[in-house]
Amino acid sequence: MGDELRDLLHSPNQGHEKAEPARSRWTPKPEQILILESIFNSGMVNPPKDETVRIRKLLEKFGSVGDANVFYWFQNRRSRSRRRQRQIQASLNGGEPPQTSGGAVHSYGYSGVSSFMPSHSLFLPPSGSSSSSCGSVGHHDGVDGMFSFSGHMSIPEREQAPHVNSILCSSDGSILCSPSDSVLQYQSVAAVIMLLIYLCISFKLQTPPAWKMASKDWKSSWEQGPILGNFQ
Amino acid sequence: MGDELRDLLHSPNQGHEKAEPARSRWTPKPEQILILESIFNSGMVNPPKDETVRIRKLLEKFGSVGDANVFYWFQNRRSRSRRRQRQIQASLNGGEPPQTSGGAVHSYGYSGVSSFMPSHSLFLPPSGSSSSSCGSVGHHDGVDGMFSFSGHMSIPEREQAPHVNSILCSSDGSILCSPSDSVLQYQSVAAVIMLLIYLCISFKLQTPPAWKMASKDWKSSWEQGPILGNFQ
DNA sequence: CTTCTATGAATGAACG
DNA sequence: CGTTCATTCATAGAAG
Repeated sequence: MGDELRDLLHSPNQGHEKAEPARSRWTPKPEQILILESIFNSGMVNPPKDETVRIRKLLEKFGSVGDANVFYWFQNRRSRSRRRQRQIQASLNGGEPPQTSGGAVHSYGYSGVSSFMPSHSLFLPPSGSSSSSCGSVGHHDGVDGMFSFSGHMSIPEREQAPHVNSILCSSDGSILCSPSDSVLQYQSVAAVIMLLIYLCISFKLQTPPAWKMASKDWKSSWEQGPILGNFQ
Repeated sequence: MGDELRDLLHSPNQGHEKAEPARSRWTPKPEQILILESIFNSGMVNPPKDETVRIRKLLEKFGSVGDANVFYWFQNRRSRSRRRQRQIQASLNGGEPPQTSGGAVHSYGYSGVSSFMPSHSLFLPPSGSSSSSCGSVGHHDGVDGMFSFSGHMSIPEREQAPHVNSILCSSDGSILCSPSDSVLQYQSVAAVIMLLIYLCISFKLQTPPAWKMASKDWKSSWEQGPILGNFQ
């Protein structure tokens, strides 16, 4: 039966265009991934329900998505981020350290500090105010040269803070981020871009967010975790 | 009760199974799912300990399982059932209409599955005597009883069997967007942008610490899963 | 086409 | 009970 449904959804309209959903699993668009990634990196690794809804609304500007998708995304992100972290730790530790010695464990502490970003939803206005007009739907093209970056980022993988501050917090660098983390700055780039986008949108500029990006390369290079650990 | 629970959770049971290499976690067999689902749908959503034991014994005819597994199963079942229901209601009432913007949405299973289940219940015999046989799925082995289908009881909520599809039914998916690839190149314009953003942010975000912590109320945020007619 | 891999979705097992 | 973590299943998309 599920097959029937699937068939129904599949067999027809498979000709052209794009608006027609080929029902299967959600496939986040690059822009959406950027947003999600940014939010995650901003410290909100586990958005509460209301935030999730808002995030979804934001994401919907770039393609259909549901709350569940957002929820799952964060769940998986947290989970995989953590797991990887652990693996790295483990391998770093050596071949096999079955030690139970004093090494207290767990608490994969995200000791990082948040960036200058208020670690909370800066994408999402406080309330369902007028800011993000969800009505805007369906224009994915337009500004074609808003940002142009070249090269690609190759971020190893490190569970650390994005450090947007590395650039922003010039003066005294009160926050963390060592100068050698230059690579990490690329992560910030994306976050910042999203911020810009958000601003454009929320300020009603309604600027059709349209950039382009290599959905291929960047993806692989974006493997890192949250920062967080903040708040209390 | 606490003792009972303790006992349940303490159950070892993880014997050997036919060609089953000791999994880390219990993976209910299709037949088992059917049984559980039936019991649940029959109205027994929260079986007391003694019932749990009986259920477990029944299930063991199809594979090793412990009381704890059964206990957890029902607990999760109740929980997820409820959540789903709330979500549906939420999206119907409060929420905003489904954004059908470009296509529908997400998945999160249970779309049109439901399966062949007798929408009713096949029960546990009054006493822990005869068991039953599920004619549908091939299994052998001496089950000396038969499921008794009985139509009655109240179905706790309005939904269908989810688990069954994992094996018996195919899953269903969601819709999603169309392909739109773009190319973005990264470069060092980042600094400029960041600066810009930073300025904007500085003004805009003087927001108070909102999201306090881990989601305390994610309540329900599943998406509407229009099983059908979900085109725009 | 088949195989592999990243990741969306599901769910068993807890935790508070 | 609601929420969260860990593991597993399933599959879209890339690689061969």
